[in-house]
Amino acid sequence: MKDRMWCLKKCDLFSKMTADQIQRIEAKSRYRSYSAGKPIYLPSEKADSVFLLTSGLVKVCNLTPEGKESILAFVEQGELFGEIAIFSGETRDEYVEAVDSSTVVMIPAEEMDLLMNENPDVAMAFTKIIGLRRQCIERRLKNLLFKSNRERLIHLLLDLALQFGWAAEDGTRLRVRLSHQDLANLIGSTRESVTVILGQLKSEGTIKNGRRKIVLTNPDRLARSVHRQPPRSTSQAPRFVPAFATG
Amino acid sequence: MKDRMWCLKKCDLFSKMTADQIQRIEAKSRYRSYSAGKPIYLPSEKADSVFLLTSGLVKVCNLTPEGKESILAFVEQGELFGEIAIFSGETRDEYVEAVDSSTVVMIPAEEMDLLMNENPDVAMAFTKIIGLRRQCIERRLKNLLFKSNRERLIHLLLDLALQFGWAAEDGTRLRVRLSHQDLANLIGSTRESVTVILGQLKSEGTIKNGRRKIVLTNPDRLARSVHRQPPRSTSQAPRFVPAFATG
DNA sequence: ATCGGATTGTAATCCACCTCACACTGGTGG
DNA sequence: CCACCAGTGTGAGGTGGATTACAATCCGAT
Repeated sequence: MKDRMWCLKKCDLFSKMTADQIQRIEAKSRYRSYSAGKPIYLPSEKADSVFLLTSGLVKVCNLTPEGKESILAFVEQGELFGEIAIFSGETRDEYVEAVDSSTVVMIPAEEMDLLMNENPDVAMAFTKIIGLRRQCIERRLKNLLFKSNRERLIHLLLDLALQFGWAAEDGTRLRVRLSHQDLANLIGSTRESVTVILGQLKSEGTIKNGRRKIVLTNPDRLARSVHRQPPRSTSQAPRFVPAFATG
Repeated sequence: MKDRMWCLKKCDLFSKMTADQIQRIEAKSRYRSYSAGKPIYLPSEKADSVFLLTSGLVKVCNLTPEGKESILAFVEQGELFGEIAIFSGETRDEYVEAVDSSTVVMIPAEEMDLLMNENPDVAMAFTKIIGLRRQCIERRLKNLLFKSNRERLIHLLLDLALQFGWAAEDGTRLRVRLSHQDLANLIGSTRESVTVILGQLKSEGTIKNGRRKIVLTNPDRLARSVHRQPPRSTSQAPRFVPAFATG
């Protein structure tokens, strides 16, 4: 619906903090690095930290009892994840895995809580982050219910374009490298079906795709085909550096 | 997973307020009543109020372009809805409809915002409400991806039991009256399929059902059949009355 | 360069579920 | 009390998409 929804990185949590507060957070936090494919946290771990991704890319996933992986979200540089930790006493029920090699800041939940108590702006920003994520999920839910595989995939591509779209000469290019299997895991379908549908879309001229690369050459037509507003022009990806990630 | 998830009504937003604050909110808010079936707000309306349901039952829905209604959530007495209004400038993209005749309090978004700024406890409680709802949606998402109609329906019944379950002699009884069509709208299936599956479950002895009435006679077996923790014992529904809804 | 695994392409088969069509039933309002 | 209609039950097709089974191709690592 609105591009705003995807601009989590604009809701800059840390710009609302005083220098003191940033320093304090910095002192209490721990930096960690993970190489591609490594898990950052696992289900049933205690949720006692909020994570800020300072570089790289991670995915938050869920394993069905039958062993299928459903991807709940991708998280980019500059975004938070694992936010439910501030509701003390929870345990993780999803897992997060580094897609590219990534570095994160682990912020203790108590520290975050403290901060929200003493700084209403931070509390508001935090609430907004959770709320926007919720809207994303709701949107995904309604794009899956009653929809065919084709429609689901098209919606997904448009959503990914909003979040990861990169304006190129030949169209809007996704700056994440996703396999057909990944796409299938996002829409609850199978690798083969995704392959076939992408093939159709390519022959219809709305996308170009190579190995783990996708370019939407005609996002407007794609959007119209699923009764959706054509996307606004996609912006160049701005480099985001959190206030205290300079060390 | 956790029962906590469903206890939105326990996250009592208003118990955290001072008498002054409650009075102020009360002064600025407006009461409204809606008879069953009437819309409370519609898509593309301006989202400038948060709603508190003081009595009745409402559902928040979404219409697909093809005219199918998907139900995002039911909201009970004592719960908030339309909370995204506090993110100023949004418009509704879902609609809410009274299921039973209902009365609501409309709280202006600015007022809510002000309150969050001056009272960290309220801010935290509000964040928690949004966060818990988000967890519900995420849970629903993962219960739909890759699952058969049967599994989806069983998960739904167990979820409904957690939210609306009422301990009776013959099992846990749902205190909401849902048609097969409603159930279908919740899992993205069809009325006929739901009818058939409910028939199976009845003959398997895990449920009893009459016209718009459902009793889970064997929730444990149901849960095990979809690899899910058996539900804790369901409580009697506590009557909830928000602090200032006494007028 | 070469090997091996990850990724993609394609096609045949099968089944769960949607669609359509119709009968039945109970409750609700006149 | 009766008529009407929302809600339910059931079955016969049709089909989208899962499953299964292989090739073909690309990329990265040794």
